[in-house]
Amino acid sequence: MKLTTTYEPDKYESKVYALWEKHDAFAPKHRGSQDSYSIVVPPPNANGDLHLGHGLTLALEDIAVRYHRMKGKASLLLPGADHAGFETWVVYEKYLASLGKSRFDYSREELYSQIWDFVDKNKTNYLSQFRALGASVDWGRYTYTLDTKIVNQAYKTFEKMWQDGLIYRAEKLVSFCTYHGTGFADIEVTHKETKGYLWHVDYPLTDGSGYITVATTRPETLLGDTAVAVHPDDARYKKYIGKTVTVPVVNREIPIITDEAVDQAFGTGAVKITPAHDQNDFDMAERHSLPRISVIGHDGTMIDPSPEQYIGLSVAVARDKIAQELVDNGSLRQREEITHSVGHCYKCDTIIEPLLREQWFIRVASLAKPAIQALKKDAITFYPASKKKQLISYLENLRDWNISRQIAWGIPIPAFQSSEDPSEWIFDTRVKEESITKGGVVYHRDHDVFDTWFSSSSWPYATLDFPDGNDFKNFYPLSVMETGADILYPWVSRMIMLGLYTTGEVPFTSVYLHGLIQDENGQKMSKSKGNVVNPIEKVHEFGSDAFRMGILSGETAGSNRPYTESKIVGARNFCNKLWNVARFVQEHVPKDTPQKPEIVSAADHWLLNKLQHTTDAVAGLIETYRFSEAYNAIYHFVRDDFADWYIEASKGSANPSMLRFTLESILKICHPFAPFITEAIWQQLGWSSELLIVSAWPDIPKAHTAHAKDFEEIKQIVTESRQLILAMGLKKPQIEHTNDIVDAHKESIIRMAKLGDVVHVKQGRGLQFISTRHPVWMHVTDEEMSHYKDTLVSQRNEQHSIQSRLKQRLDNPGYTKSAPEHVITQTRDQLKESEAAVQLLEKELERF
RNA sequence: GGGCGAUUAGCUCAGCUGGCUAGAGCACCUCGUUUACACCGAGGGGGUCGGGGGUUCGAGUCCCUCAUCGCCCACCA
Repeated sequence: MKLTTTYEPDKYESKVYALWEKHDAFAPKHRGSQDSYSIVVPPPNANGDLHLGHGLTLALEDIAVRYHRMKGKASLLLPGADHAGFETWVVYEKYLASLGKSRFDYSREELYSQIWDFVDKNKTNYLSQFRALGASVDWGRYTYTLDTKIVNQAYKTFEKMWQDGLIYRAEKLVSFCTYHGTGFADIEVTHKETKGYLWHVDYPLTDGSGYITVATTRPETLLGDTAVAVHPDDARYKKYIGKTVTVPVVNREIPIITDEAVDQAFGTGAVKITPAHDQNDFDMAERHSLPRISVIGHDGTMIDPSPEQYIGLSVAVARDKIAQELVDNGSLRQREEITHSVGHCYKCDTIIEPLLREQWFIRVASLAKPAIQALKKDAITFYPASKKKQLISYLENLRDWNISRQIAWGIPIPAFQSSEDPSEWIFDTRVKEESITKGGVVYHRDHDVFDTWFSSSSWPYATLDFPDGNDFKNFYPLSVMETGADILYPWVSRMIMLGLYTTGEVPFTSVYLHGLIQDENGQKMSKSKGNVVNPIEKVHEFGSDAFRMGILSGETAGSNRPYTESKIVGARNFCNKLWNVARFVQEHVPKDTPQKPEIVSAADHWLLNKLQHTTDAVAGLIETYRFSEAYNAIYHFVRDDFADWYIEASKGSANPSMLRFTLESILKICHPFAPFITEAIWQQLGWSSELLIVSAWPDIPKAHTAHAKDFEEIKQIVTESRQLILAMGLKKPQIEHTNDIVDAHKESIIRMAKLGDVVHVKQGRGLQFISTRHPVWMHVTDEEMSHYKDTLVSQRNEQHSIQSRLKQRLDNPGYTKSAPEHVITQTRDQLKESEAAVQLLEKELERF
């Protein structure tokens, strides 16, 4: 079948994907190599649409997997989707609000099953989006984060930790969003610079000998104060140590204590201590065995031990009212404006309240230790390398991980509390039951669910059926974990810790982190800014292949980068170039053309040389995850070497076997990047019965470098001819030469340079070329040449300066003594070339 | 406060272990409708590689320092 003039992606993409699926081409199979290669896709939110970041992720992962598949390895790209606990919960709450309902209208069980259905309906979007992006994922292994095997793995991990004493339940401060009604891990809190006031409040000494002034940004929390702290060395307050003060408003007597943590320079140097509502105060209270008094509730209003008139008021209102009361009773000394950083909910921007809550915590230090060791031993290669160091220092400073979440959407925590002794908890997986009986005692289930990251941190091995599955044996540890740099801490760090804890091995041997894709102005994309680019729209507009290559072009591991549509346009144009190259080749390759290339001309040698170089470079670059550079190498080979030179040179006399072999090789090395168009061309050509996707990575026969160099000379002659023609405004001029190799390429040179003729002579006339070793002349009149004098002069001057630089270098004894031989040789050659050029130029100039 | 990274052509970025007469894409200028392709081809202009200092025969590349920008972590009573 004959190819059309332009490539129309939507005519081929879905058919090609269906063809792959029909042949089960995505399933990992050994094809010549005993090795395997494995990636699990970081599961996107099952409820949402894919964004540009997913598009980039899938492109990069798919390129790596397609390449290794062609290298003959059993290669797996495992797809999945995330229930995305809190994320989906937020979406669903909004949906409920649109119906005029709220989470308080339903039980947790009802909510769970509603959300299950809600997600199920939207899940199909993302399946088709994976296909549109060309991801060669093995659909048979598709895993959802709420699949039984994933849930069971979370239970097993929890149980093992429980038995190993790594899980504990404690009343600690939890970062709590009072709007969403759930706690977070420290890492999920967004800190923002916020304007506020620093209030200076007098706390009278109980013995009546005066007062001590404390500074606070949160006067309302004084209702829960249990001490005032000063630095032990602070001379101003030495005399007060051991005394007590009375808390204004509530008139509670509290001690004045000393602690190194107090900063003498900040505020008044005296701090009120509210252990139930501030992490530092909590820590200090631990050290000094101070009581904790909670005065703020989970809904963000003041609660019981607060004086009656405050109960039920929001924190903000209570703050104003306390401030007024302090003014009224004369204890407010001053109020200064300050900017300080305040934790906010990353979804709803509500100020995070540190609240006392009994929750499940993981002792992280003992998990972090082996992870740190593994990282220090380089068990995992990081792209970019700098992330390793960052991760180590993060792991060295971890606080215990709060894994309880007070939302309905997630995996229920398999823990039950004794109805007889509230301090007694047991592990049990009968989470569908509200309460269970064991040994005659009734136990009630914890209503909380796991932090999503807890279960998703088992993703690398849980998806592979740890511990007994074949997949686990064949594909673990994963070859690479490719994901966003923003989830290095919340996800990658925990996968490493849990992987080592559960399997005894690192979960992956490399980590590739891509940066954020910003909008074209370098701003973060967000729905509220309205600057979000939908990858699927771009796929429809430019084609999936163009999207993949455009989105990865210019990509460097770890760094953020603006979205550049012109790169997708460029990639679309490149696809069209591929298409038309194939059209040309198809026309010039008869049916009986041998598959093996017959290497005849200098151009053949030259092209094979380039092809081999490119193929090796692309392989090496993909193996080291330098995708953008690999794409560049292909791009320039196809456009510059093959299309602009070899095909142009072929127009006189084509070598069908070379055209065929080169096109096939190009389709292969392009395939990981542009899977649809390459497979579409491959199928249209019909030269092979196998699919391109499972064909072998090309093996390029050796060419002779000397012959290849001959073609370089031809290129020089053509290029210089074009330059002279343009510079002097010539029409179909004639060139003269003395060389047989030039004769052999006569027709090509005439066509490519648009010459009148190429004549073999004994001694040429006109202007001699300077860029080629062969004597070649442009046959021009002195009149025509006179327009060119200025150029000749500037060329000569330039050569002079090059020469003096090279001479200086060679005259330097330090250089000739220390520089490696090949560098010196190179310099000598450059000097010789330059000298020859100057000689020619001087000769030409003599005529004027 | 600690850490990491960036600063190279108008724009977006390559340049890995020092050898560069500093590259690419886009944009720009000139020329060209040659039947694979105008989603094209040919030719060209444009950079003292953020400033300063150092190491070296040689520095965009290594070291120090300053400046600007970005990100992350901690603290901010």
